[in-house]
Amino acid sequence: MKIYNTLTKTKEEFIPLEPGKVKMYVCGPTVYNLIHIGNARPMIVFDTVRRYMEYKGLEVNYVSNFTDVDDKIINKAIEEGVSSSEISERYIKECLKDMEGMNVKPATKHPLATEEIDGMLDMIQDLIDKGFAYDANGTVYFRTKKFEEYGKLSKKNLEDLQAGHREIKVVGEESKEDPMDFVLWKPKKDGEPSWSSKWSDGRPGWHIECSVMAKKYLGEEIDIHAGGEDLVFPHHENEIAQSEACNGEKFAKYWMHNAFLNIDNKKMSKSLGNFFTVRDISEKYDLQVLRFFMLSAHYRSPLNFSADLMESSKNGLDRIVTAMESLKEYKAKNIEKELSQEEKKNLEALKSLEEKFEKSMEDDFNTADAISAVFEMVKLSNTTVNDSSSSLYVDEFSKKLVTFLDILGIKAYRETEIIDEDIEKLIEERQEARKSKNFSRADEIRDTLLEKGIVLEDTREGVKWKKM
RNA sequence: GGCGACAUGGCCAAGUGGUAAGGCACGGGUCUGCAACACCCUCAUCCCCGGUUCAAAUCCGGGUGUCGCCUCCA
Repeated sequence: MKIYNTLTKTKEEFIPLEPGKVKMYVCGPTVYNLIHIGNARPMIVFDTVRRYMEYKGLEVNYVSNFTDVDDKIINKAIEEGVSSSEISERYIKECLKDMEGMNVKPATKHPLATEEIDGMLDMIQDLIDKGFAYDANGTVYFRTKKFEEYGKLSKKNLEDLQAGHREIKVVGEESKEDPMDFVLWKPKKDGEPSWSSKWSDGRPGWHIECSVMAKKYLGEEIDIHAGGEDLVFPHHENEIAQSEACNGEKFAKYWMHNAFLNIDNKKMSKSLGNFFTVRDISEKYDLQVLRFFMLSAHYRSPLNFSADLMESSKNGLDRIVTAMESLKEYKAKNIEKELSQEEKKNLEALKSLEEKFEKSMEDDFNTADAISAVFEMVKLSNTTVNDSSSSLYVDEFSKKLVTFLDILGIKAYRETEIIDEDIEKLIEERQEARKSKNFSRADEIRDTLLEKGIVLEDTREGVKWKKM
């Protein structure tokens, strides 16, 4: 299994620190609003990484935090006149709901920043003791220059950063020893949530959270640390500085970063008005479609989002699900007999598609390629499985497809919904009408059902229906 | 100003030295009362210029273009 490591900028063979086990930390969202589709990309991508590893028999300890103390949360709370915790609790709940829709497995542990303050105080103190941090009137800063390897992840050096055009110094931070130093602890302002510490009543900086939570739930050295590419600098760079300075050990062995999701080739932003929440999408599509769409490109390539592309993904996914549904029907026929010569030959072909799937996933989780293998399996199934196929043959296809779709986190069946009696009656009436060649009545009924979002298909096995 | 990524058919997207996967859409056909579904067929020489090589979309150099990071951000 190969993973592209941002740290070395190469694909490396994945070797877990402890054989058979994976310690993985994925930076989670700040919960100040419904998550947007950009947040959804790392969730889907790294959930797929986890699923594949589990399929390969690895035990994955998957930790993903919720940042529940932050300026944005505080602002939102002020705006609504409620407490910060009310905001964060609300959006954590909503986020979990969206994750379920996208079929993202809950992490082994979802730590909350506000519940880990003690650990942060300890780490900050430790950094001060070791000379990597200093207290300046209640604000504690990390002494960036002291950590010699600073910049090793983002391939930046302090000179370049300071020589840059941008003004790094921010008003009110004159007490810093160096403009590149970053905050570990800051004093509270009026009305902000705070915790007492020996430096000031205040709250932690953003970066320290992840260092602490990763350490507590996974250990000082972890296998994989993942997140969006925008987190490389400064967030992950700072995490490395904190953790390695404090622990004296290498922090994460592999750093994985997903590329951004764009809207019409532009970065999604509220000001451009091209901002979609996962909830928005769920109103129009099953979130499985969103998941399928996200996996249709490699996670390290920028992905463009548009209504047309969602339609296209919906159609593609539909084809897969339709094939699964018909396999289910053939399976029900349960024809007990030996595999025919031809079936054996086709199963060989299936086997090589299985290999193609795995080979793609082994190569830095190339889901786009893996999906192409799934489509080829679908084609093979559609063209060779029929009424007289042996159940052994049908089972093999169905088992394999379910397995691979599960790795991708795609549910391989259509939600069966209870059809109400009126509709059933209409379908029967239409069948009668067709029999007596009263096609205009038949079409009328079909149109009526279509208006209700029900599509009819006349197959040799009888009438099938599905929701749009 | 510094650092970096990308450029493949109408759209999306794999492929990174051996002669272009897959999906969607379009068109033609089989099936069907019609439609839908399913199936079959058709559809590209890989941004431009130069170089290396028996051989390049794939490596090197130079252009052009798009995007990202350097600031809260998935």
